[in-house]
Amino acid sequence: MLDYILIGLVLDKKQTGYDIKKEVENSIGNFYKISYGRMYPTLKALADKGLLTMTEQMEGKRLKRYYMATEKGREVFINWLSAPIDLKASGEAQLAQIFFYGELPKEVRDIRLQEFEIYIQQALMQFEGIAKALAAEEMDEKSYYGISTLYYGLQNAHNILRWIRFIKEQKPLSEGFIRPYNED
Amino acid sequence: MLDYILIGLVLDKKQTGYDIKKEVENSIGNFYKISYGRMYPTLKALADKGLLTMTEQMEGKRLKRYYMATEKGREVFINWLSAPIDLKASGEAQLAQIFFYGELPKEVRDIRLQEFEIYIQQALMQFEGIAKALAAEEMDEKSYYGISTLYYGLQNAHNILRWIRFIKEQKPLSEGFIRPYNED
DNA sequence: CACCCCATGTAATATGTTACATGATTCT
DNA sequence: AGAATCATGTAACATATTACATGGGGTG
Repeated sequence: MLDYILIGLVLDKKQTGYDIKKEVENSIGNFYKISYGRMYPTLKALADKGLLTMTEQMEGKRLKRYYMATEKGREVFINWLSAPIDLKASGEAQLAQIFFYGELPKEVRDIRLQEFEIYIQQALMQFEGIAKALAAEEMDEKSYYGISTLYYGLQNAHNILRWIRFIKEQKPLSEGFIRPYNED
Repeated sequence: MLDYILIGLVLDKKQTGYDIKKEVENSIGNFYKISYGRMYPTLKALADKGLLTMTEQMEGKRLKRYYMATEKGREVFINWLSAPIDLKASGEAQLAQIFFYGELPKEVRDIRLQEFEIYIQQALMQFEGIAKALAAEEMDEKSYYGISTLYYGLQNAHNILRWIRFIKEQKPLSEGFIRPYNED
């Protein structure tokens, strides 16, 4: 997965490892973390495989290595991105994929988002079934917190479903989502 | 982390690896996955360290190994659970910890949940700042999805904040959370 | 001139998945 | 009788973190 994310971040602009890490931190970083220890070797490996180009440049006395996707790299990336979202992956990995959906042709994107919506709907119904069953039972203090995480999951599924329906239509994000802090 | 989760699941009852995996799947499994490949060796290692007891039992022709926490194991577990929630960890890891909060004395629990609430509040405000800044800019189709994940993060922070405030008070879960499917 | 950010990376460690291997028991 | 589930685990692979190591450049 890191491979694809790295390629995705240098599709149209060459960047150094350091640049990439910075970009990750204030964009996809909310649900995908990157460490130098893995990023640098991976960038090198991707260049060796011919998926990225690497150009070295001295700036002052400082060596910078710029990476950018090759045609082959772009192909591999789009191939990965076009595949159905891995429904068994963590929610964070799924979001990391959707992060790049702007690169996908609308036809493919619509299909994938539709599939994903259906999957979330099913997950939500399962949560609701479990929650209803649990609501009937009595609960001691010890099990309260364990069960509360299930309710979090239920709410979260609602949340994702609302979100996915929203972005399927490409509705203006600032209208549907931003809410003043006071409300909560 | 797996160490602690395994101990936490055999605090009061002896269970086999298979039992544990089952229990994980329909409780904490929503945000913490477990695989046999790591669970069995880890259980053995924990028994070697004296944190779990292991008792073998033949049931018919089938050998079962039951694991249960020792006093030392319980101590190590509670120690871990009492520590502040790792604010740099993934949301899933954080939830996995709160899952066990019923085992914590109320005083410690209240402090940890309070710390966590403040942290989420801050994260939420950051999200809102970024979202407001972005709302002003114009956006092309390519960047729409990347930015949409940020709005998901914003909504999610709202969601967690509501949840954490709710469970801090130990309000009845079925009242605050369950909603009929149709609403969405 | 001290401190923080820029910039590259390696080595040791850790964590975890997937496929494979084996066999018993229960359900249909 | 065959399939699903119970039950244990190993080996190969994959993924990722943390600490360490090095040094340039800009700001207070």
